[in-house]
Amino acid sequence: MKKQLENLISQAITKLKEQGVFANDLNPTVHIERTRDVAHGDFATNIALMLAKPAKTNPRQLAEQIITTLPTNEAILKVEIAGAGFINFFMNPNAQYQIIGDIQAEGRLFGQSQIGVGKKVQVEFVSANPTGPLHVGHGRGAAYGSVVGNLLTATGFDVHREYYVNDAGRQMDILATSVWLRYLEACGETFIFPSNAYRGDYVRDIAQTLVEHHGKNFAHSSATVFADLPLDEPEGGDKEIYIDALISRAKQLLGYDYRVVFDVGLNDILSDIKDDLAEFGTTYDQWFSERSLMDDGSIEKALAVLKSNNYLYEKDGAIWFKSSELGDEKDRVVIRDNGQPTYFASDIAYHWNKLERGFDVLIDIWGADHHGYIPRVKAALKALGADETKLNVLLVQFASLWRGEEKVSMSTRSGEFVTLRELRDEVGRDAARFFYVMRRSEQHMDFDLELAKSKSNENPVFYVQYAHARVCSVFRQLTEKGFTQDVALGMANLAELTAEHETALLTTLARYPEVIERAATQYEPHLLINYLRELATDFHTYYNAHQFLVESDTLRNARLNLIGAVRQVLANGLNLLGISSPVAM
RNA sequence: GCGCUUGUAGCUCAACUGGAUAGAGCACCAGCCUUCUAAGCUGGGGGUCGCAGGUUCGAGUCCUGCCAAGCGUACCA
Repeated sequence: MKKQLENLISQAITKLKEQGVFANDLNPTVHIERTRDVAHGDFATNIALMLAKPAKTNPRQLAEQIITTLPTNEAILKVEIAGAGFINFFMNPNAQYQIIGDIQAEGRLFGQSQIGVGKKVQVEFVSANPTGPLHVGHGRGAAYGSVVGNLLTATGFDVHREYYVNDAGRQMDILATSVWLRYLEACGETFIFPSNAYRGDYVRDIAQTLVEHHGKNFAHSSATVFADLPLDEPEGGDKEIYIDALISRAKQLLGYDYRVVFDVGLNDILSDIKDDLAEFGTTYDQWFSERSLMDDGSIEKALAVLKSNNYLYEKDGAIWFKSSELGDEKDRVVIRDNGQPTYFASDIAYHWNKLERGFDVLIDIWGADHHGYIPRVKAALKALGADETKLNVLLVQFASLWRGEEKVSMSTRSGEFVTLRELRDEVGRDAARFFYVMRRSEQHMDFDLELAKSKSNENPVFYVQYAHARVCSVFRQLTEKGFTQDVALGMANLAELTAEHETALLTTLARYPEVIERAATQYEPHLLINYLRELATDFHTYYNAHQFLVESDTLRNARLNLIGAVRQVLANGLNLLGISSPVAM
């Protein structure tokens, strides 16, 4: 409907151009809006206000000209000029009933569109280091990413969801060493656990499975392990230097077995993450291994291209990338003076790999603390000769976690964190997902755990689900009370739906496809949440104002068709959010 | 210091990307269950859209400068 009106206005403008009212080179974008106030009709456009100046006339006079030139359309009841020069459209009520037929015909597909057909989109999200279970901070990215993926799928895009597994690098070495030290404790050794190692209980669990499968094969005396090491931080040393020394010691003492310990830790945690996300309703098409980029030479290849494009140089024994020439604030190291590639080097190779796979759009969903990283990744793609504009980085804020009045410090290393799994156990998957996606992603979020847990019944997700359950209940009551349903009879008598609440519902239902399109193209799932809350409000209001199961066969069936459509749209929307649509509550 | 993000009701957040009288939910006050689920509905109070300029028919939205908060500013990931 919106698009039809845009077309009509465009036609009118073309005619006015022919009549010489506008210059021919004027190509305004016609913008049709739904009105906020019913007194302003159903739709409005500000086109006359926009064009008054270039046409050298006043807006109201121009609006008049546009209206008289407008092609006739039976869906339009009347057109008015209002305010400074708005053109308001009042639609024919009969045209509004059409939406119920559309919803019935399209069912679960209602609201989907084809705007993305033929475009391959890759969405990479969460990608947390497999050094521990996911915590509540990762939950927002998981919920947001999966809903963005669902929305893009619904609008016709070919969506590929991916998790980048950081299965290489220093953090994983710290984990492997932590596991090994807990393993040594389980073997009876005693020592002070390093301050910078991973202290969570899950590390002990992994060490225990190591004992069960490998006995004391990897055991060494603590005297050997800790011989001639620098001091840890509590003793006045540097915790980073200390842990690095321990990592070297582990590799030296374990030899080839180090890889075994490493992989047991990695696989244990990764499979836990996979289960956790699957239970959260977040699935992936691919788990992409960082280590594979090292093994297959992708990093060397990427660096070789950067070098041949003259973007690398050597300084202080390290290899640097001239990112400052391409919009970054300073140059970045890609190969450390110890010969090891940096995390950034594998990320260059990874993003290049993504583009080589032929995606038209790359969406990276990152925690906002990584924002400083954007310019250097884009610089790298540019330097590789790739199209860096295909990369869209969406930042998800996670400001602060509160437990009542107290701020909770979140650190995977210290083991003091609330896991995503704990959150799901407390508030449930539906409420957790709804809560995470409720706000704009860039918005800082105060996540009060006490509130989310203790007041879960006040969570707005129940309000929306309740509307769905109520419709289902009405249909159950239908047969219990001896009424019959006749869909065709209802369709033939939709004109009986003249109450204010009913026309309001029809308008809201008609907005659904617009909301999906907008939420998808803007990557703003919260728009869908807001919409569903409005639809639920319209329904609850209607429910309280009118009886659906009335004696009149025509009116009853018309109303049943209307609320059936409401149920369908609620279910479709909740489904995109990965939230269930209960038939009873 | 510099960069990114944010600042809207007591609290948590919206506002169709520059439109008409800035809206919801909590919280507070007053009402509604012999009728389809009261996890609901109706009504009420509550605002200098951080501050000051600017752009124009029109600004919460755009530009500039301040103020405040979070994050970043590694040969960590």
